[in-house]
This record gives sequence, structure tokens and C-alpha cells, in this order.
Amino acid sequence: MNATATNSADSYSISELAQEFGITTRTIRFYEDKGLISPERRGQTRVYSPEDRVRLKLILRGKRLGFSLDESREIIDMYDPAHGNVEQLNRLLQRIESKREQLRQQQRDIEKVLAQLDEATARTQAALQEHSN
Amino acid sequence: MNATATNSADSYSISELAQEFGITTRTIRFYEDKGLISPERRGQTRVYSPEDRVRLKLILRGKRLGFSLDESREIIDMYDPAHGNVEQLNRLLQRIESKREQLRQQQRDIEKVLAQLDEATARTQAALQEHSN
DNA sequence: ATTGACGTTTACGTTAACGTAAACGTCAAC
DNA sequence: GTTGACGTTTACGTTAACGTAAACGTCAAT
Repeated sequence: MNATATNSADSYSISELAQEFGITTRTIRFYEDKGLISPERRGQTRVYSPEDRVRLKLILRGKRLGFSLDESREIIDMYDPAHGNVEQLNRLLQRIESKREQLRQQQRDIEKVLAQLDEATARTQAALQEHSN
Repeated sequence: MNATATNSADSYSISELAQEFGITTRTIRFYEDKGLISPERRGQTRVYSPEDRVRLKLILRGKRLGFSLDESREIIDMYDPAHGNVEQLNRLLQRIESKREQLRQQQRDIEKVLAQLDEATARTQAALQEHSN
């Protein structure tokens, strides 16, 4: 009765996710190879949970920020309950702060480039003015 | 009389730039191969102007934002006087706006990830609390 | 005149992140 | 019963962005 949701519960096929995020199934399997996603199997077939979907979304977000898959994995791993000892937890806090600083740098970089683009727009419009004379 | 500025005027050697920006000379030559920088030659030796230095800085900024060298080149090329006809100038405005939109997306992404990191910090500190009991 | 520090060119090697193709299984539809 | 859509594994290919090594020139210092 529904074209997109063939399955019973809250799950997705690989091609559903591929289409939703505009990537290929090959890419999704590649992420699995790299240990970024671990879908269940119904026989041979991969079945993706909402959590898997979220992880995929986070990976692609990291990608847009120029993060490598390893970096994205790191950030994702920061999210779940830290199950380590005190030393590990403190190192985690360090890594988090380090990422935070990197992102702040990116924010500054973006501001600079946006300012550049403003100037570029101004100059281009000025050049267009010339043509109208 | 000066250790860093051997040359007469406002110019840099390849190793000076490499050291300043924390990259290798190989990398700088690679950028030249790709047509991103075009230093002058004093005989065989490359001599970099302040403009070359700025271009290098812009390349590295793009790199931090996850831009490819081609994308960085595009942005840099947007900066100089647009020497084309009206059609070209209008296409340039389009590309600029497109880049702007991409950067805005990155800003949103960064905000999301920063929020994630805040949560991660909170959970990690909570886990540390557990250990002190 | 040889040693270093710095520069050069040429060229093969490497890693990440997939693309692409082959060869096959499966299941509903015609 | 075969066609087509979707899934699978296996494996080789590709592009970007450098790394690394070889083999050499140059110039100041010892």
C-alpha cells in the first residue's frame, strides 16, 4: 500500500537511504566497510535502523565540513555514553575541546571568505556598470 | 643583518613560506604545478611576492574549509578584476552566490556539530561524576 | 676543495574515498 | 519461465593531494 515503506517497522533499505541522501549504494557499503555503520541483516540483505540513518546523516555533515571519515567517526563516537575510565574520559574531553577549536577556526575562515565574496560581488557589479556606459 | 629577510625587497623564498605556513616546499611546488601560484624566477630559483603569499594563505584557508584546490582557485579568481563580457560577469555573480550558499550551509553544519560537542561534554562530565562516587 | 644548507627537476609511491564492472542470487510480475 | 528491479560479493580502476627518493646545481663557510 506504500511505495517507499515496504517493511514492517522503522527501517530502511540501502537504496532508500541512497536516494534520500543523494549518494550511491556503493558509498553506503563503503562506509560499512570502514566501520562507520553496522546495519542488521535480514538474510543477506542489509536493514537500516533510524540510528543507522542518523549516523549516515552525521557522516555527510562531516563531509561537508571537509572532515575525513575517521574524523567523522571520532565525532560520532564522542556522542555515545563514554564507557571508559577517568583517564579516558579526560582524554575525550581534550579531543572534544580540540574539535571545538577547529570548528571555531572554520567559522572564522568562513567569515573571511564571505567578506571576500562580498567584495567580489561589488567589483563584479562595478564591472557590469562599465558595460552599461 | 637579518636572518629571515635575505633579499632586497618584499619577497620570500620557498622555505620561508613553507615554514611560516607549516607546509613543505613540495606542497608549494605542487600548487605551482596546479597553476595556483606563479612566482617569479631569479635564475632557477623561485621568488615569491607578497601577492603570492596572499594566494597561498587563501589556498590554505580553503583547505581548512574542505575545499579542493580547484574550488580554492575558483574563489581566488573571483577576487581579481573581472575582465569578461556581461554574460560572463553575470555567470560570475551566479557562482559567487552559489559559493555563498555553500558557506552558509557550512555555518549551519558547524552550529549543529558544536551543539553535539556540548552534549558530548555534558555526558562525559556526567560519566566522570559517576567515577567520583 | 669539501661540507652543509638550500635550491632545482624528474619520477615513482601512497592514501582516501569512492566508481565501475562482473557475476551472481531472489523475488514479484507478466 | 523469463524479464526486471533490487540486492549481494569481489575486485580492479581512478582522482586528488601530496610524500619520498634520487640525482644534481650553487653558494657561503670551514
